[in-house]
Amino acid sequence: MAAPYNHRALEEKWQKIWEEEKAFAAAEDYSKPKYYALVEFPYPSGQGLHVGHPRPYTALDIVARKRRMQGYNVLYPMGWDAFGLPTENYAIKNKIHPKVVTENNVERFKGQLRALGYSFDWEREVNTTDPEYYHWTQWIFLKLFQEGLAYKTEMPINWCTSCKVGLANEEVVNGVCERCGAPVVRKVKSQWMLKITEYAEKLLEGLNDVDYIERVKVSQKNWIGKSQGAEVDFRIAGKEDKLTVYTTRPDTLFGATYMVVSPEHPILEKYKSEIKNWDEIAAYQEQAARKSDFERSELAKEKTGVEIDGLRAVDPVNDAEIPIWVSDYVLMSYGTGAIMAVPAHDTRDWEFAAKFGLPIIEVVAGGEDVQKEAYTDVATGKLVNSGFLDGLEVAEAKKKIIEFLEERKIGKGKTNFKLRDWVFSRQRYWGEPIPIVNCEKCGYVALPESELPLQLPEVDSYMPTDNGESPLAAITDWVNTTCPCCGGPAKRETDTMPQWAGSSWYFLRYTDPKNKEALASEEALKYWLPVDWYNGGMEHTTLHLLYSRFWHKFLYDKGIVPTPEPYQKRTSHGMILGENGEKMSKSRGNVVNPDDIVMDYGADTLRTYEMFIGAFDLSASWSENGVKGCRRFLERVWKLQDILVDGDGYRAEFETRMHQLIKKVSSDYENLKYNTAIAAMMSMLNDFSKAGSISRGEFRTFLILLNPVAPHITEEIWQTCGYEGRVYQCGWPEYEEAKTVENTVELAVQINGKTRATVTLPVDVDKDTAIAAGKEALGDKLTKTVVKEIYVPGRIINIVMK
RNA sequence: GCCGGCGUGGCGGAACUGGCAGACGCGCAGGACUUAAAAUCCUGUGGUGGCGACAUCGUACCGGUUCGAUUCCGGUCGCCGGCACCA
Repeated sequence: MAAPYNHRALEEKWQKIWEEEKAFAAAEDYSKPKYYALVEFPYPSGQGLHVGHPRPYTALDIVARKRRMQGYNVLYPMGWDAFGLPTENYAIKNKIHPKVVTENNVERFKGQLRALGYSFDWEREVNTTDPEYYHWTQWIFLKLFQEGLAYKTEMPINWCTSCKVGLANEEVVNGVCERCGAPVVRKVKSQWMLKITEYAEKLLEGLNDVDYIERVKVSQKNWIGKSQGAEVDFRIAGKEDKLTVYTTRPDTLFGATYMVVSPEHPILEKYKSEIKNWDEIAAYQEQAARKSDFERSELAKEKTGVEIDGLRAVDPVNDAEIPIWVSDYVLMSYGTGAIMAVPAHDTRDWEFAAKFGLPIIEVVAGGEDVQKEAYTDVATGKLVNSGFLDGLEVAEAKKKIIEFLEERKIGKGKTNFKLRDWVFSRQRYWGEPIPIVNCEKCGYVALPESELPLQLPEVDSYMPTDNGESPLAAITDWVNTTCPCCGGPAKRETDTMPQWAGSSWYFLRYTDPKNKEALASEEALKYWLPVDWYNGGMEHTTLHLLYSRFWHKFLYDKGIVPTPEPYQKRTSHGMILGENGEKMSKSRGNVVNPDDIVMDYGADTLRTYEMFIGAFDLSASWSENGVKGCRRFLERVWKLQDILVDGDGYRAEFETRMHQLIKKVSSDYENLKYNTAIAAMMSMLNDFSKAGSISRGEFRTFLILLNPVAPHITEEIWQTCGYEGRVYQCGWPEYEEAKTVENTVELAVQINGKTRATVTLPVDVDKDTAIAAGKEALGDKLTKTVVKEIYVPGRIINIVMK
């Protein structure tokens, strides 16, 4: 009888051994085939590890361990995305330096991750708050600055009233702060911006060359928001000026019955004196400016607006004079801030026209009455009331009108993106300092590379200020400096970088984490990139993933990284919910602490359970009984030691099953199907239990297959049973395709598609024999005239009767 | 509104390329062991009818294609995710 399964002692034992043996260090031997598996590095929060963390970490740990056994040089690193608001807020509240808070949190996280037995290469650990690390974050920023992709501008930003910090568009969800839920208002501030829009097309196209799960691709596409249309110039009656609009439906130009400009449109200020109802317009402008983004989108249903009295526009194709309105349903930040309104074929224009009694002219026939509803279908319908476009399909009409506009130089084809430039400043302490000084004479000047890293100075208070300045602004002897360019007096930039900065390139640093000369050596980057498999949360699809692709593409264009895309394959895991199916939270009282599970059931059980819980990409509810079931499975594996019999190979009755198992587990591990891999091993275990014996050869393979999921228990059994070496040093088992196929197969015998009997036949039996056997099995159920006989080898026999 | 995905027992979930629906686990019921309980082991477990072999219904709903549909096609309902006065 084997000793009882004591998970605590045994797991600690093996974690220590792996560490001593440096079992999982990635080799710097660049001649071997490599595999780079990456999981999103965590933000080391004060709460410690959540049961959600182990799900992706275990999944890729399985892949990493398997690949190592298959002979790959595997890089599976871990680090800390440690800048960020919660740490700073905690520091403020408890009067502890954020650096110390971070160190403590990292220590705790690391201990928890170690206890789970991950095969991370801890030698390559990175921390975004380490000056040795953010040296290179700042260096990349300088490169962007030098290329004109980082610029400072006065602009209305999303200002979180609670965090007192500017937010990127991506961080505003339904008009409130993504992090704290407080309302977000517009505030004009001078901000550092990154020109991600310059890469919009490349970011979109790059998606064609990578293996991302569909919903990630779709989200990125939606976010980039490419649309194709045209810019068209409308004359302003009696003026030199033109009003340029952007439209995706230039084909409907003949149906434009009015124009709308956004309340912020410069044309208003310019013609102020000629607008007879200026008071009314000004009042509307003020009202629109006061609205927060939230209100502006909440009130989206009801259209408001004012007609400009004194200015009219001229439709360039039919010279019709049409009114110009001001309305906040037109945004200054997209297109040109002005639109031509075609109420017959655009829902928003239709609503507006209906409300204000503006004319609706049909120019695409094929819909219902456009006086009752806008007709927006572009796939069917022919142009009418449109002069030279009459009779054309929408697509043809588009082409033709763009040609027409371009010939007369009154418009051109144009592509637009929804993607906005990235607001890169934060008025906070706990972030990377922006390595720029502002000189009265020279303007914004980059620090020389030799002065990097520009370290965060010590401060007394990390409190953000109400006037929206970073706490750094208060440290005058840090702020006041000399200009690297002219030597004159200058001031340092006091804003810091957003949390997304450090995580935009961390996967590069892992390849060569201690390099002092460069962010990583050329050889290391060339060897390790791209990341072969990157897994992370869906919530990072439009933020982190897009930002890091942008930085990577920029670095690629600068010749710094060798691949145009950073990640070859991207998958996302589902969330782990509480037992009640709701998101885990303290207030709901359904939080499960992974430490408790490791303590009570063991790391191997937690790992097995989280992989068995359900389809990897879907959310799943926690179940304590499910955990117990997995523990029971491991206990039963443990007990196989008691029924071990001699024999290095597979016994005849198990040979096919073993080959099938190797095949299934191997492919399931690579295809996010951990649950079925484990189910297959459970099933196999049941067979051995039933048989009352398992041969040494069978057990050997079984332990190796299970090892990536439950590494501790399998190493322990391996050692106890006297197998040579360690499981992690073994080669991955091979299977023979021919041996995965049974000699005989049980076929369903159907009548008219319904199973009525089964029959066991040799796999390669010919049709006539099979049909004959099938008929015999059916016996007297075969009553009517047979009209058709179907035999699908290995599957079914179907007799069709009438 | 647009774009993606999904809908299978009491529960989590399986099912290759259209070929025996419900693998595996949980739960439940019965049994063994035990003074007893826990743990463990064995048996059963989609619904309905039947002692039974078996019959019949069944993969959200309605319809279609097919010898055969959870799988393909059309429509309806519901859920999840992304985008959203983006012209």
